[in-house]
Amino acid sequence: MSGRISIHDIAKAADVSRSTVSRVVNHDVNVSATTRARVLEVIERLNYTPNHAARALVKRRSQVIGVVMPGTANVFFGANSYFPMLLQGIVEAGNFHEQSLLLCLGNVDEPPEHFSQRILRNSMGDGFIVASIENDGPLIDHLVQSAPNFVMVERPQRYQDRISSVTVDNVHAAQVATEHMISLGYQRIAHISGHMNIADGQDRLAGYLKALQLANIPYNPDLVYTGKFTFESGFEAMQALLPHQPDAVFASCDAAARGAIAVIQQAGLRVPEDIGIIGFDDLDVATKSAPYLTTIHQPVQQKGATAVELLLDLISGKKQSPEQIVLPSKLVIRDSCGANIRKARSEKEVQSQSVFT
Amino acid sequence: MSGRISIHDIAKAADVSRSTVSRVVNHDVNVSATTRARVLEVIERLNYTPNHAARALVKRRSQVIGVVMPGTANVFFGANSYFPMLLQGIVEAGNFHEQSLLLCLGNVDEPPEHFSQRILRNSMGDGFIVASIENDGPLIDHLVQSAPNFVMVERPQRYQDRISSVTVDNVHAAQVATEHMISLGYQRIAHISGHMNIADGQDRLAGYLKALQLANIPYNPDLVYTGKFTFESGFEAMQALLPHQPDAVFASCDAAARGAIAVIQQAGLRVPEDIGIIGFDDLDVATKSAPYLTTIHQPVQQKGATAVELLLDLISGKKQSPEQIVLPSKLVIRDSCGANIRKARSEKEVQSQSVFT
DNA sequence: TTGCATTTTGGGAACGTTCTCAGTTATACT
DNA sequence: AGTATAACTGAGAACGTTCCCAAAATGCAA
Repeated sequence: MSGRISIHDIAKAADVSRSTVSRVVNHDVNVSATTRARVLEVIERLNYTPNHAARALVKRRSQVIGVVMPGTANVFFGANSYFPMLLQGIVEAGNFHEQSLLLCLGNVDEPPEHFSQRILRNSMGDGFIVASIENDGPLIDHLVQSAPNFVMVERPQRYQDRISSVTVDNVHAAQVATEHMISLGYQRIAHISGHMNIADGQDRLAGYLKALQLANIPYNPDLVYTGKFTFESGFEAMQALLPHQPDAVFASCDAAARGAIAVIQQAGLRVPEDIGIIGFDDLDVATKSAPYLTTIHQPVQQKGATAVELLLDLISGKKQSPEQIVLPSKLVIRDSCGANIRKARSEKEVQSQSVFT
Repeated sequence: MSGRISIHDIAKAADVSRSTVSRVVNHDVNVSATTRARVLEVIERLNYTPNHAARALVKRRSQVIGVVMPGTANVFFGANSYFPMLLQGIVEAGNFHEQSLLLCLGNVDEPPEHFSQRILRNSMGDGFIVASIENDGPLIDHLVQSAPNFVMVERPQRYQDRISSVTVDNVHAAQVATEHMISLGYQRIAHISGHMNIADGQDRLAGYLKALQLANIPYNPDLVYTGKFTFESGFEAMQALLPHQPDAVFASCDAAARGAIAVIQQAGLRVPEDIGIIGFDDLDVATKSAPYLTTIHQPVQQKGATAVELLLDLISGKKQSPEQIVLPSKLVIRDSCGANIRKARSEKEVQSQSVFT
């Protein structure tokens, strides 16, 4: 692409100066209608597109943002539709703002150190969106240290207020989920957690614990299984939890909830009659098979889009300092929690608090 | 990124010329060991990274390749793990060759015309990998017309030999799959096809038909259902096919095969005892649940990697004209076809022919 | 030491834009 | 008609590299 034909050729063919062609291309108002038409005609005829590198060089802005996912494509996109949805949010906002997206994924077995070096050495791009990260990895240190513009789509655990982020209030949402189960009369509520080195996982566990504490329900370690945000992990978790006879399960994502349901049903038990289930995310999997999942809806696509907007504001200097944006989530009551059969409690949506800092 | 510090600053600080710094950065041999060390030290100390735009401008090469997926992220990555694996192949090869990947995805409800305009107007990038495409869409016309370097990871239906591509021999592979079922004694072999406007879908149907013809089995339209390469589509398809009492099904992808199996089992029938199943792809889903799928293995990741290599050869001019590469596939016999219970036929892998043009 | 070949270094131009500023032409008002 | 103002246009420098070519330094043999 970038045919060999340049702004000079257009200028010559249209009998104007480079400056005028540049003005036309950049929609500058100060060019007469006739000239504009002539230039436009030549551009069309010669099929001219501006050279991106030259433009980026002089403007010191590449209109490219990097989307960093420290891991492989199959891991990020294979497990559930969280990352595809997040990416789609980023894509749409990126397209809207005429930004190109540089996809930064890892090789199989690439050491984290090597990955983050590689990302940072790549000088193209005006900033990064970091789409998930193990908080003890080196990437975050390198990012903070070399200080490019970047936004995390997850709560950073360190450097808190020095890092821009877009998240949902996981702690509160998990608390709402757990309290919902408590209010339905469940006594032995288990939790299938996510990764413990990812903030989302930690925070959802914290919310679960907080709800128990407020309800004076003693914490039972046997009812908490550390999982991985996948169907398989939910499956394994439920196999381990079943002997401890939970009467309800709060899963840290919908995929894990489905895994748990598979085990429960294979054991000849019913959801929600024998065991109530509540998930997290409200992605397609929540309503793709029966029973439909009661879950926490989080605005995944909007998270991606908001991250792009924030990053662009940071890049343009419209925002000078890091900002943490927390988007609202909400409880969506469907079939898997047993609300309809346990109580005559009608559908109710509880808005999670929204904090813009 | 791309801190404000440039090659000039390095040159001054190391008391050499720009040229020398450039030589060091680009690993030119003609620089003395002492000078090199001094320059390297300064580069390290000032944390210099070369400006990508400037380099791209003078070298007329951006080291960026676009990965074009005309559709949304959730569609491409949500249905099955084909595209994640393909992408991973592209990523690994891209990383190896120090290429950055520009992800070109569509907006929701974006008209194809608009999408292809958008892709082509983006002058950055030295070439494209087109990862799937409805062959009657405008993108392919626009690509052929404006003639950037590009490689399709699918057989183009038009402009055949003018387009570079990396594919597997779908017709032959589908024929092998169908013949395998025939050889096991199945009489009423159904086919759940993929999209009919995608070459992979067409070709697999063609292979199925060819096998029937060679075996003198009359074609029964009731046994062919036009599907969509998804679990849900396989599910729907099998619901429609079941009344016509097939004794075997060749599904155009593993996900669809799983969908079909779900219907069969819900109907109280067994796989492979009552209905034999053979899939296509051999992705993770083939062996993630029982029965393990007999399927055609295609080297998805390698397809992506090969496409990158081919594209790079095209960009560098090492290859002057379009090239069509066909990678080998092979039949992998597991449990779902019933080979083990129907005949004492031992495991056998049939290599599909490999054609390098 | 000189001369010659070789290694190492530096300077200028070029890549294709944008941007500032000055200059030119058109328009409007007296 | 003359002038002040506005609208439009063009020239030159700059962005940060690479690359070619010439110049300087070094090594080696005589």
